[in-house]
Amino acid sequence: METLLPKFDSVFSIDCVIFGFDEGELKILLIERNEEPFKNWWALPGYIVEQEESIDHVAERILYELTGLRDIYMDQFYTFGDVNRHPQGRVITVAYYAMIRLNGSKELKPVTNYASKAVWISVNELPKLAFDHEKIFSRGFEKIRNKISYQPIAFELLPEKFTLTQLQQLYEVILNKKLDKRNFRKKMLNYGILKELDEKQKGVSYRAAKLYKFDKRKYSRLFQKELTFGK
Amino acid sequence: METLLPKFDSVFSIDCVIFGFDEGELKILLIERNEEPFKNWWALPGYIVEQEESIDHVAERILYELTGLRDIYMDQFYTFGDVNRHPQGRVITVAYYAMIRLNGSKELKPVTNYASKAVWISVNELPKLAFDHEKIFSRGFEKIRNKISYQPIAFELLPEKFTLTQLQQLYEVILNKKLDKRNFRKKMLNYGILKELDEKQKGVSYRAAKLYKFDKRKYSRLFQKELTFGK
DNA sequence: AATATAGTGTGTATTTTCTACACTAAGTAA
DNA sequence: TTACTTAGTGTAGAAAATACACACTATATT
Repeated sequence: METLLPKFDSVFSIDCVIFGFDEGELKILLIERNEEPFKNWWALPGYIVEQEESIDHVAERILYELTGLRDIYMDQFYTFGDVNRHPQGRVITVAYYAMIRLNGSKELKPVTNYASKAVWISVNELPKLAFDHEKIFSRGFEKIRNKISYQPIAFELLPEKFTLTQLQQLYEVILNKKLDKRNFRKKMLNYGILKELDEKQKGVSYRAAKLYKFDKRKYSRLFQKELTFGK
Repeated sequence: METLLPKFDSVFSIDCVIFGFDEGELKILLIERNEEPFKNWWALPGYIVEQEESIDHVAERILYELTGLRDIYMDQFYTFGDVNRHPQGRVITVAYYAMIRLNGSKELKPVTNYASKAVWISVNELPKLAFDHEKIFSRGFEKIRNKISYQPIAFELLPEKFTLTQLQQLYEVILNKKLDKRNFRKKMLNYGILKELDEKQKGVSYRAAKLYKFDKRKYSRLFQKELTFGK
């Protein structure tokens, strides 16, 4: 397609804040940059948008290249467009967050040319990041913190079968506060989006907890109720 | 600044969904395009992002050029990046919504070169729009509909002094449902973000209503409370 | 076999918020 | 003065949110 539009030396990129929950900690995926600028710095995984690729697709590709996973819960959350955010030119970046189930298996495959490694790092122990990536991370974290309060996105981070205690711990780390066990359970079970299984936790040295599954059908019904104003 | 980044024939633009409330109707500002493509079509006001201008600044400029207003409530809400959304090339657009006080005075000054006119049109009577602007509008409308339910942004659309009935009507058009007068008043007054004035409405042919003002100090306190999860 | 340990699982009373609902008061116009 | 139109108000019942404490169960240790 020939373009009639003005040509700028401008570039779009996508950056991803990829959340995972593991051993009671909320983590994000960071890469170590392989290229200038900020060579050897930690950064959010990101990529330049190719001419013929939709931005959602780029985000999915970044995720796939690093983790081998597809069909992940992702959402665009903000676009950062300050003039000087990239030292080498004008780069506007569209930021996405993603949530993935670590399930114990957290090998990463940085089959990308711009990263020398990729690791999971707890959100409480983040190093300095390249570009304005700290700002991007904060905004993404804030976003999921808000979202979790009115939409059940937490399940995306848990294994398929989980205990209520695990679910509560996840809420606690995201919201950064202690919750009351009884109230939490009552509330969650009342939403009616959990299916109680006949199975129990295994391999623990104490009373095993019941396992639950997330019920997708009921979930979408709840989703619609979101944000009402009464009569 | 010399760039080392790849050069693409890609362009960023900004599009704005500008809301106004007038005579009990929610309206948005549309322009009639002066240029190909979609010449003579209605469209959301928008602009190409210049090389040395931040995206927020472009949005403010669009608003200023059309309305002569500055310091308007604006917020970025989504970035549209499908490959084929612009027939002449790759254009990624960052969409903003804005809310302005019409205050009766709604003259528009399309001092832009890309628009032959600019008008306020009720959201219920929108014509077909250029590009994917209908999609952008819907998403923006949805956004403010959600936001109004947990953040008092409605005041941005009302004159400085307003009656509770006006406020309620605004909620009703945005939420698209009737609300109960007593419950609405109780709730609003309980938030404690309204200041009752000694003045009354003027020029009405029936009992004049009390005027209220929005209390910014208390507002920011409420803002912080937003989204809690109890203990 | 007894015991220590660690986390599971449950109920109730109180407070707060939400909802439904209808009439009187005040001002203007004729 | 009367008719009209909108402003303004209260209460009872239902539902949701909160605060709070103890007994149970599975395992590991001695």
